[in-house]
Amino acid sequence: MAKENQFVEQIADIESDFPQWYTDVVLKTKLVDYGPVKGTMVIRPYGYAIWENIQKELDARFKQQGVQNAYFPLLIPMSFFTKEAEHVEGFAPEVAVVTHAGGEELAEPLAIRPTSETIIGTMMGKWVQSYRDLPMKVNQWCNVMRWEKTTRPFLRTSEFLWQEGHTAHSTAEEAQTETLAMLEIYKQFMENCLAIPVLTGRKTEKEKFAGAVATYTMEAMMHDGKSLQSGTSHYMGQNFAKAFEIDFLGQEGVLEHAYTTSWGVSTRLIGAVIMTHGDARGLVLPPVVAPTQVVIVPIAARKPGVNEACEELRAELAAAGVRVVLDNSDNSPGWKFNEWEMKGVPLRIEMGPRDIEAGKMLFARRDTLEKSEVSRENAAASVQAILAQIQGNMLEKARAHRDSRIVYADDMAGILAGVEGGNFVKAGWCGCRDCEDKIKAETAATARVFAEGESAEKCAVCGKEAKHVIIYARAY
RNA sequence: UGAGGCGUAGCGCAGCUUGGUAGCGCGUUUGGUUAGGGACCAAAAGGUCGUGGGUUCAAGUCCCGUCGCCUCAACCA
Repeated sequence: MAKENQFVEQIADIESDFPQWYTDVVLKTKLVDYGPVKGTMVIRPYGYAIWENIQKELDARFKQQGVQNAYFPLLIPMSFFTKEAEHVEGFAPEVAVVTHAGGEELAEPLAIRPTSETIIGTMMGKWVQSYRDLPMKVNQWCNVMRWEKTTRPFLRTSEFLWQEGHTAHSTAEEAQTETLAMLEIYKQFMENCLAIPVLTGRKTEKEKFAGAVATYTMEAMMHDGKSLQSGTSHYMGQNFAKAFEIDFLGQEGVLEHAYTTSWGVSTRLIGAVIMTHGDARGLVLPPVVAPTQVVIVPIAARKPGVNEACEELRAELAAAGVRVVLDNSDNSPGWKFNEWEMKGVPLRIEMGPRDIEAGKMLFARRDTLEKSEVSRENAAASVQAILAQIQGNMLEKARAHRDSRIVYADDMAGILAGVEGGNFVKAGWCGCRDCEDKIKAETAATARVFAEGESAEKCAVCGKEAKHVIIYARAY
């Protein structure tokens, strides 16, 4: 009990004070630190390593889809933004602008990119001439800046890292197919790599990207039942092609506007991992993206043979491709257990004189906190098997948590009660903007995504005939 | 941007009401004993009290400004 109390002092209670728990965990596990400028974050090595693993997994999938990486400039002439009316309206309030350089005021102010549709559209306009140039698919890994009012590490920062893919196609059908294909790639990545189940589908007009014809989203449920928009894929139709003159000569010799898409996920995904899987002890990281998959804690390390046996095990696992650390520090074993659990390492192996004598090792799983004795032989195979089990179990657990918190409502009171209880609420919607606004005003919940293929009799707000079913939730 | 809270040692905090020698716990350093769930003993180091100005013989404490962080609300990946 005394031990538990000591632990509780370190991070806030996850059930009663989730926001503070989040802040405590990201700082104490050294994922992140605050930058000196408001809303900026320093992504520390432990956090950046997660991002690198995310990048590695996604980048391979993009390339399979025929997307090539490129890099476009950070600075974009302000005039570019005014070319697409909805786009500038949506982004103008949060753009940071460079007005001075070289000791002089610039003739034209330069926007620090909040997103790159305008510059990439401009360049594609230059590069695309013929239907033979299409489809054109580029992606960039970069930073963007959006001057948000309130910020939180990973979830919402002034500057963040992301990838933005941009494609141009000769037909609407092909561009729409691409939009949905990327959404599906994201979904598979979320579930298989981050162990986060997501609901995918279209956003309402009110919630869609500024300048898009249609926005598709992945919504994930966090520990407290709130939703996190984890990634989006937009179908732009010809909106940006018209604004930036992405025109091509078709097979029939007629000049046409291309159809474009864009899609992105950001360092917010790290926040999603933290808030989906975390527990009272801190982080729980999915093995696929965990910077350290296995930590070996020696017991009675000064007894002869212990350190040697642990180092031998470490080398054996490392050689098999496992990301493994041997904690040789002077801290007591109990201290190490708690520390590495807070840091979310999926598997801990304890090895002491007793185990060495018996030819065994002790596995302690982070996801279930269960311990088991395992034969020292074929250690790498045992470790890989249990890591795969942990990965699968984490997804199942997150899915069960989410599914237990999806409820139905047929009126405003039901929606309010549902979201206050930390649920996703499915309800009918007539399709009008007024009803959508009312729900937001009265319940602080927003329409997260259309529930495809479901039907309801009446709109939960006005009682008229329902045209759609919407998933409402409070969101980060 | 609206409401509330907070800035004092690396971290967590007390001290402010009623101005008068800068404190506590954890951590750190050194030496020793330990080790299967945050070990123990002994000694030591560590501070422009966020920052600028004002009041005063005297400011961590009172007054004004300013910067930053956290929470809630409105905007977004």
